[in-house]
Amino acid sequence: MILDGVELRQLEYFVAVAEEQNFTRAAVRLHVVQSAVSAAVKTLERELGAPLLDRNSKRVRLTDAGAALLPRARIALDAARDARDAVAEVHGGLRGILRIGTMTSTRLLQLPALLGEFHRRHPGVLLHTSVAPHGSQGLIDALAERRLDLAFVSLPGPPPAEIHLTELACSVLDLVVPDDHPLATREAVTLADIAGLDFIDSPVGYGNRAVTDRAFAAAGLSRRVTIEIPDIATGADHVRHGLGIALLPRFAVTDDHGVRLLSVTGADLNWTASLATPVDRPVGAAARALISLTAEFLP
Amino acid sequence: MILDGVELRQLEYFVAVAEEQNFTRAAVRLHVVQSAVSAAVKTLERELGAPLLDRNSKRVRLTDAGAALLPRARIALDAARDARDAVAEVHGGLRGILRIGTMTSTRLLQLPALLGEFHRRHPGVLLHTSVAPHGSQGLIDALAERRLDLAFVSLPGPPPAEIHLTELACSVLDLVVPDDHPLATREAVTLADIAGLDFIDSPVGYGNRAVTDRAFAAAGLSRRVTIEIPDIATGADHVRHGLGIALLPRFAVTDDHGVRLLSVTGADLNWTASLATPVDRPVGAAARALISLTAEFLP
DNA sequence: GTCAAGTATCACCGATGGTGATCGTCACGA
DNA sequence: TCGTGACGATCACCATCGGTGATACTTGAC
Repeated sequence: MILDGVELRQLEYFVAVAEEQNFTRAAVRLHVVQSAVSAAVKTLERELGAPLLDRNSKRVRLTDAGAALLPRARIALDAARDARDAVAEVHGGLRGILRIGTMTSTRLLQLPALLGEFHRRHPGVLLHTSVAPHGSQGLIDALAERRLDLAFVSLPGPPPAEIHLTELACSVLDLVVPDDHPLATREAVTLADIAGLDFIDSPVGYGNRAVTDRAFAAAGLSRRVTIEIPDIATGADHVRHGLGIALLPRFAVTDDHGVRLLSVTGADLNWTASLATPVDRPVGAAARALISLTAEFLP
Repeated sequence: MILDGVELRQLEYFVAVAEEQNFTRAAVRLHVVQSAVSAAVKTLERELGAPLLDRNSKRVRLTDAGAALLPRARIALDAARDARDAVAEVHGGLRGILRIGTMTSTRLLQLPALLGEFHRRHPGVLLHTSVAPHGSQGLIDALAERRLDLAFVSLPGPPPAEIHLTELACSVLDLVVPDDHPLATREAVTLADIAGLDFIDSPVGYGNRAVTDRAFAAAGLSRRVTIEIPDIATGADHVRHGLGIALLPRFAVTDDHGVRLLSVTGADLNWTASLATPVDRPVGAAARALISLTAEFLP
C-alpha cells in the first residue's frame, strides 16, 4: 500500500472542510453526517502524520501542512475524475459531476436551454451550477482555485493569464427610465445626458456593472449608483417605482408598462457573455462535451 | 461521493495488473493475495461501468477503456503521492516510496554510498531500486511511463524530449585481452586493430554497449559480439577464459591476473552516467531531495 | 488426455465507515 | 457572570467492506 491508506474519499472530505471552513457544512455538501467527516479527517491526519486543520467549536483553519495539501488534493481529485471520465468517454457514456459557474442572469445565453440539451445528451453527468455571489470575478477566482470546472462569465477587459475566454453572446444595454421622466420623450440619449443622475445597477464585480462603469469612465463622466440589485430582472420594477434609472438589456425588461427604453449613442455599452475555461490544466471529458455543445448551440 | 466509490487503492491494483499482465504477480507486488486483486479490479470495473481488462487463465490484456484509464490512473496516483510528500516536506519528514531505476553496474556512480546517505537523511522514504533488464533505454521507457520516479542511466546521444539528463560521472572503457593475446604486449591500440574480432559485451540497450557500438560505427568499422553478458563484473572472467575480448571500465576488473588492460586511442569510449528526470511533470519531494543529494555527493 | 498455471468465486472474519446520541468547548448576548 | 446555540470530537452500534484461504473452472502446452 504505497500511499499508507490515504484515499480519495479522505482527500475529498478534507477539501470540503477546507473550503467550507466548517465540518457541519462540509458534511451537508458531502451527504454524510458531521461525525463521519470528523473521523475521516482525523484518520487522514494520522496517516499523513501531520495535523491538517486547526479547529475548535468556533473556527476551522488550515495548518501549514494543510495549506500544502489543499491544492495538491484538488489536483489528485481532478486527476481521478479525469480518469473516470476518460473511461466513460471510451465506453460510450460520460458520467460524473460538472461544476458550472453562471452569472445571475443567464438569459443572455439561453443557458437553461443549453444545459437542458446537454442533460438530454449526457444523462449520466450531474450538473452542479452555482450562481456567482461575487459576480463574474468571483467565478474566475473559483475556476482558478479548481472549485469550478467551467464558468459562464461577463468579464470586460483581458482575462487573467490562467483563464481562456470564448465569447458567446452580446447584448446592448439600453437606458430604462420611468415614463414621466424628463428624458422619456427622447428616442436616444448620450452618456452626457445622464451623467450625475441616480442609477440602479448591479454590484461591483458583476459583468454588466463593469460595462457601465467602463463606459462612464471612458467618457470622463460619473454617476451615482444609489441602489445595487443582484438580479437585473427586478431592475425595471425599481425604475418604475422611481428609485432611479438603469442601463439594462432589453431581455431583462419583460413588462414595460410605466417605463421607456431609450438607446444610448456614442458609448460602448455592449455586454458580452463568455465561456471561461482554465488554461493551466486539461479539462475533463464532460467539460469538453459541454464546450462543444456550447459552440454548436450558441454560434 | 463524487467519484462513485473509485479509490486510489483500486487504481493502484489496476495499474499493477496492467503492468504485470498477471493478477498473481500483481498481488505479490502489492503484498496482498491474488483474490483480493481480482475482487478489487472487478469492483472498479463495476463502479466505472466498463470492463478494463480482457483476461482468462492464460492472458491479461487491456481493453480500450483500460488503455484510456491506465495513464490517467498513474497520474492520479502520482498526484496523491505528491500531495502526501508535500505534507511530509512541510511537516519535517519525507515519507513514501521512491522508485529508482539503476544500471546493472552502479559502481561507476558509487550508488550504494549515495543511497545509503539518502536513507540516513530520510529514513521515512523507502527506496525501491530496480535494475534495468533492458538497459538504460528500458529505464527511460519506464520513467516516461511513470513506473519510475528517477533513473540512473547511461544514454549516449540526445535524450528523448520528455527526459532531462544530468551528467554525473564518466569512465573510459579500456580493452581487456587475455595475457597471451597477440595484442597483449601493446600499451595502446586503435579500433582498427581490433575491428572484426570476437567481443564480449553487454546486451543492446545497455549504456556501455551503446558507447562501444557508436565508437565502431563512427570509425566505419565493425566487430562481432559473440557473447552478451548482463553484468560487466563478469567480463574479465569471460576474457580470461578466452571467450573473446572486451571493452570495460577499469573498476569492473577487480582481478587482473591472466588479462591485460590496454588503452584505446583515437576513439570516443567515454561511458557517461547520468541522472534522468522527467520534464513533463513535477517530481515529488523525495525525488527532489535525492536530486539535491546527488548534486552534492557526486560533483 | 493430462497438467500446471492462473483467474474467479465462495465462506469466513476482522476492520472500516457511517449513523445517532452525547459530551465538551467556545464565542456571544443578556 | 451566566445561559445559550452552534460546532467538533468521541462513543456505541451495525452493515458493509476488504482481505485470507480454499477451491472450482479455464486455458494453453505438451
